[in-house]
Parts: sequence; structure tokens; C-alpha cells
Amino acid sequence: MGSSTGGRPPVMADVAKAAGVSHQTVSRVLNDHPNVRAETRSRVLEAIDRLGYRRNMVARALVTRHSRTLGVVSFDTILYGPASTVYGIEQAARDAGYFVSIVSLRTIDRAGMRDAVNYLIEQGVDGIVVVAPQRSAASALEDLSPGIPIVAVEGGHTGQVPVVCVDQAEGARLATAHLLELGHETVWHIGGPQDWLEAEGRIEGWRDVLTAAGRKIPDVLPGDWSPRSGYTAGRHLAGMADQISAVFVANDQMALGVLRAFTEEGVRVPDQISIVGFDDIPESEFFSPPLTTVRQDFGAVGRHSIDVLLGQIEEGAAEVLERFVVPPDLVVRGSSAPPGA
Amino acid sequence: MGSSTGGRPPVMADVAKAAGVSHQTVSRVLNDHPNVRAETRSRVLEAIDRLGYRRNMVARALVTRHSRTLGVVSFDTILYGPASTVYGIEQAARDAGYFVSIVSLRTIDRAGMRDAVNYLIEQGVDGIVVVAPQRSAASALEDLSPGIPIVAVEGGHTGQVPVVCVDQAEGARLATAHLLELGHETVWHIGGPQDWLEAEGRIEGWRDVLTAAGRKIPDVLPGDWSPRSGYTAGRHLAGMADQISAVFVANDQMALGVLRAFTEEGVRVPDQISIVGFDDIPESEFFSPPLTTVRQDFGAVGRHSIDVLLGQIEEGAAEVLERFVVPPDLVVRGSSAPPGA
DNA sequence: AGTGAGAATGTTAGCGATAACACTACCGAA
DNA sequence: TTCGGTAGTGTTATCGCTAACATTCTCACT
Repeated sequence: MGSSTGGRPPVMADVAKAAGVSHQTVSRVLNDHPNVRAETRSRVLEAIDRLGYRRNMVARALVTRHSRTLGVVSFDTILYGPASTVYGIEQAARDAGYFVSIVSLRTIDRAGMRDAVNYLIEQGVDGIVVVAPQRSAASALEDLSPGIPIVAVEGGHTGQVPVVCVDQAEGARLATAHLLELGHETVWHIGGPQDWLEAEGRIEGWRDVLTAAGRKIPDVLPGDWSPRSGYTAGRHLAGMADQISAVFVANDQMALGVLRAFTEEGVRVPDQISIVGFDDIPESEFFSPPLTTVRQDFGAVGRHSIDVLLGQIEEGAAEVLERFVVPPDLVVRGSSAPPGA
Repeated sequence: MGSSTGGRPPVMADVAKAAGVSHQTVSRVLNDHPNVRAETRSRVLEAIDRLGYRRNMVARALVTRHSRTLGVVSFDTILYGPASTVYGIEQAARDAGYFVSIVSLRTIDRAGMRDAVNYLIEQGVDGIVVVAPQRSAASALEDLSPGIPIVAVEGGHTGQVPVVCVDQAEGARLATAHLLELGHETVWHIGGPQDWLEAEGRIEGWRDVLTAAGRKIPDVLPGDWSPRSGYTAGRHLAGMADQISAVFVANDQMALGVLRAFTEEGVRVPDQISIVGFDDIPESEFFSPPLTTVRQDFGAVGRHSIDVLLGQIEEGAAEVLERFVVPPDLVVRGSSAPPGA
């Protein structure tokens, strides 16, 4: 390591000298340029190996003006949904030969979003994926003119930025329709936090189906994705269990809280009340009873968002303001059944 | 945007010209150099604002030889533990004025680890945190001479690299001792995957306590962290429920699977069998019954790992081969009780 | 042998910032 | 007045790489 470079990490010029060629030839070998004699190439590779040379991508990025790095702005990366989405993005980016730099916002506000995006641009990323499930985050994107390609995941249709998302309303329709088909008179709903677009979409789909079927539309019970908020809502519903036969809960964690509350209150699921969740977290299959839920394909979301972003970066596609929608799936398990079963 | 710079994003020289100073003075303003007249500073800031100038950190990193970016190598970032750890690292790094670049390994092997570390070094990161909970990952670090500061999280004590981790054995001791104190004759254990150091540590602590108390040590039942593997083990245990009164499960997800299996088989928890988990995932409190478990402070792990890393980077601390251990906490809930309660 | 095309290699000029040093202006002390 | 110190600013070199152009070498073909 560093032999004959005076302790300092070797640079391209050191390799060039060691191999008896010019630094440009070393660069050509590294970049798979065709016009290099096989013998020269192997001599260079041998020198690289011998010196333990590593290319300085910072210098490279300075002159090529791209870094093959994508920025990701995220929020609440411990929740199953965002974590899975970020993971999907990271894998898709890597498959495409890009790496990712991540900024996790602690709070969603215009200033935080602007700082995060600016930071990533200063770092020289080639494009940015914003995982912006809140309305405020999505709108913070609007008055940002980043000057580089950007794509929003799970964000609203702002008209400024292409969006990739799961069809939340469709998932809610599947869940609600499933319960109506089982014979339930109507379906109650425990919603997610106000500001979240996903929560909105799920309310919308649920309401659509009830409206179309001409059923009574109960008030939405408030929740914040946490099991505790589901528990609280569940206690409330248990108190009026005789008027309720089916609940669509906006995510699986809250559904767990509801199950817990029902268990405590002696409300039997699905005999007295059916429950359907959303997300299909790995735990759902092992709830008691196993949870009927709506699965989101986060891997597909990640792949699509990278596709859209690279489309802008590499083809310089002229502002393709698209909206990619990934369909959800209903997974039927033991928590839903015909009423009074 | 880009006014008078010909469509191209403005560089420092453009700002200098606009403000009627040299580019060096602009640099001084940006770096809070003291010897700049207040009037000059505000003129420069005004020009920066007017042109929409953003500093090019790539060029800056080239000459300063540091990027204020840390690399993180991780694995299985959807699991609650790794996700929380990575989140903790990211927040701690940001508080210290650093940003993070993340590589999520799909599989743990020597080559993958080497590539990830090499990539991050090429990108010019100032240091690397490796979240390496497997034995194979930890050992892959050994024959790596990265030439830059590095710290392992949840990794083994390789002797090459400082390590920050939660005291797994202690957590297991707390769990096992808790069950013995309740009066159980002995405690069964469902373990994590073979290769994981955390799984090993938990087995060690569990065995320690049983040995010290002179109790029979049952065979470890195999698991892989997934609820399903817990379910499988749970079915097995349910078949011999009359010989068993307490089970320590290596993580909460598997404990959920065990609960499910017991529910199906009519084994009552905690009346017939007590269960203790590990991790304290947000769901545990709402299992039926709520799960007694061991809480890990992932935020503290993240903060400590950044402290250790920055210690090496900024003080150039001469290879402080330390081992920081974060203590776990026992959280007692409804799944554990005296035998035959 | 002479020629020209193309392959293989070398030389020079940046990329956009900071470091190091040079210079000017101004101050108070000798 | 003259000098030295320092605050404020400018000039030049440099980080390690690639782009663009220049040069040499090979070889087929006239």
C-alpha cells in the first residue's frame, strides 16, 4: 500500500509511472475505452493492483459533471412503508449503476425540505427521489426549482414533478368492496393522520364504494398510524359493537391496536366484527386472527421511481410529467367473514 | 436563475464578478472567514442570492480532501433493528454536521462487503459505519485495510475495528432471570439465525443464567427472526406444552409467531406458558397478551457510533480500539407471569 | 516505396473550489 | 515622519481526473 508514493495514497499519475504509460492511458483502461492494446491494459491493471490504487470519484465527478449518485429525501424511515420504499429505491438504483445518498427529515416543513434538496444538489447528485407522503411535503416541492431531475414517491399530483405511487384509493376500494360482498351493511373506517395523502386516498376509495352501493357512510375515526391510536379507536368501537359489523383500518399497525382493544372488550373477530387492514406488514399473517389486508408492492414503487428519474437524467426527457400508479392487492385472511358468522 | 451566466449554473467566479470582488473573497464569505469587511460580505451575499448561486461541494471536497459525508454499509434495512440503527446513525451524523451515503447489501459476503467499502472510499467519504450483525460480515471487515476511519455496529470484537453494540447477553440475562424469578423451573429458547452475533449473544446470556441457577438447559429451537419461524417453533413447543412453562424468544416478531401457534393450539399465555421477546418493536405492546420484552436503545447506538467515528476523523485518534456497550432494558408486560397462574 | 486511415498513445487545458502567498491600506508607536 | 503589524483583498498554484486535440505507429493498398 502506497509503496513508492511516499505514504500518500496513489493517484493516477503514480499508476501511470509504474506502468510506464501516460495517466491518460490509465484513465482509458479504467473507463473501458476500446483503443488500448491488450498488453498495455494488463500492464496498467497490474500496476493498479500492485499500488492498491483507487480512483478518486470526487475528481472524476468534478470534470464529468455527474456523480452517478442519486439523492433520497425521506421521512419516518422506521415505519414499514417508507423503509420498504427506500430499500426498493436503493436496490433499483444500484442495479442501474447508481448509488444513493439519504437525508431523513425529522419534521416535514418547507424549510427542511428545501435544505435537504439544496444539500443534495450541492453534493452533486444527478437526481433526487423525494419520498413525500404528506401533503405539506408534496407542496413544499412545488416552489422549489431545483434545476435537476426530481421524482416524488407517494406524493400528490402537484403538476410540477412526476409522481410514482401505489393506488391508495383502489386498495381502499378492494378492502371495502370485499367487506360489502361478504354481506356487511356498511363499513366503518379508522383513518391515518390528516396530512398524509395516503390516508386521504384510502378514505376516498372507502367512501366511493359505500356511496356507489348506497350505504350509510359513518364518520371517520382519527388515527396516526400507531398501534396505540388504533387501540383507542378500537375501544371506542367496542363500546358500540352492536351497531357495527365491519371496520376498514388504514394500516396494519392500527389494526393490531383494534384487535387488542376488541380482545380486551370480548368482541370476537371476525364473528362479531370483521377487520381489514392495509400494508401487509410481515406480522399481519400472524395476528390473532390473521389479518385480511391490502398489499402494496414497495419494490415496484422503488423500481418505477428510479426508472422515471433515470429517464429524465439519461435521456434528458423533456419534463415528462407522468404519474405511475402501482396497483395494490387484497390479501384475504381470517379477520374478515360474513356478518354474524 | 442563471441570469448573465449564459444559462449555465453560476459558479464562484460569476458571483465574484457580480459583487465586484475576487472569487477568493466569495470563498471567504462562504467559509465565515473573519477578515472580511461587513459591507463586502453583504454585497457578496446579495450577489449569491441574486444569482441563485450554490456552492459546488464536489470541487470543494477535491481540494480540502474531505467531504463531510459518512458512509453506511447496512443489511436488511427493513427489519426494525437495522432500520432503527441506520436512522439513529443518520440523525446523529446530521447533528454533527455530516451527511450519509448508504449502501444496503443484499447478501452478506466478503466480496459484497469489500465492494461496498471500496465504493464508499472512492466516493470520498470521511469515515464508514458498518452495520454488520453477522459473523461473516464482521470477519469480512478484518482483511480490509480501508485506510480511513471505520466503526462496526453490532459487530463482533474483531480486534481490528472499534465496535458499538447493545449488550445482547445482558438483555438475555435480564429476560431469563425475570422468568426464573417468577418461579419457572427452566426457560426454553427460540434462537435467531446461526450467523448472527446478536443471536449468539442472546443464547449466551440465556445459558449463563440457567447454568448459574443450576437449571436444566433445553436445546435451542432454530429461528430466522421471521414470524413464520416463530410460528413453526411454537407449534413444536405446543405439542409438549405440559413440560414447558417459559420461553425466551430471540426477537419480538418470532414471539408473535409463537403466540399465534399457541393460540391455535389452545395454549394460554401466560397462564400455561410465559413468553419474553427481544427488541420491543412498537407492535409488542399490543400483542395479545402484550409482550414482555427487552428494549434496545438504537438511538444511543447510532449516536455512539458517530461519536467514535468522528473521534477518529477529527482528532485523528490513534486507533482507539474501543468497544462501546449500550445496556438494554427489560419491559415487563402481560406475557410473563408465575407458572400455573 | 508512398500514402492515408485508423489504432494506440501522449500532451495540454480545464472542471470549481481552497491554500498559500502577495499586496495594499491603515493604524498606533517609536 | 517612519516603521511594523494587521485587516482586507487579490493572484497564482493545485487537488486528481477527463476531454479535446496532437502525435506516433501500423498496416493495407495503390
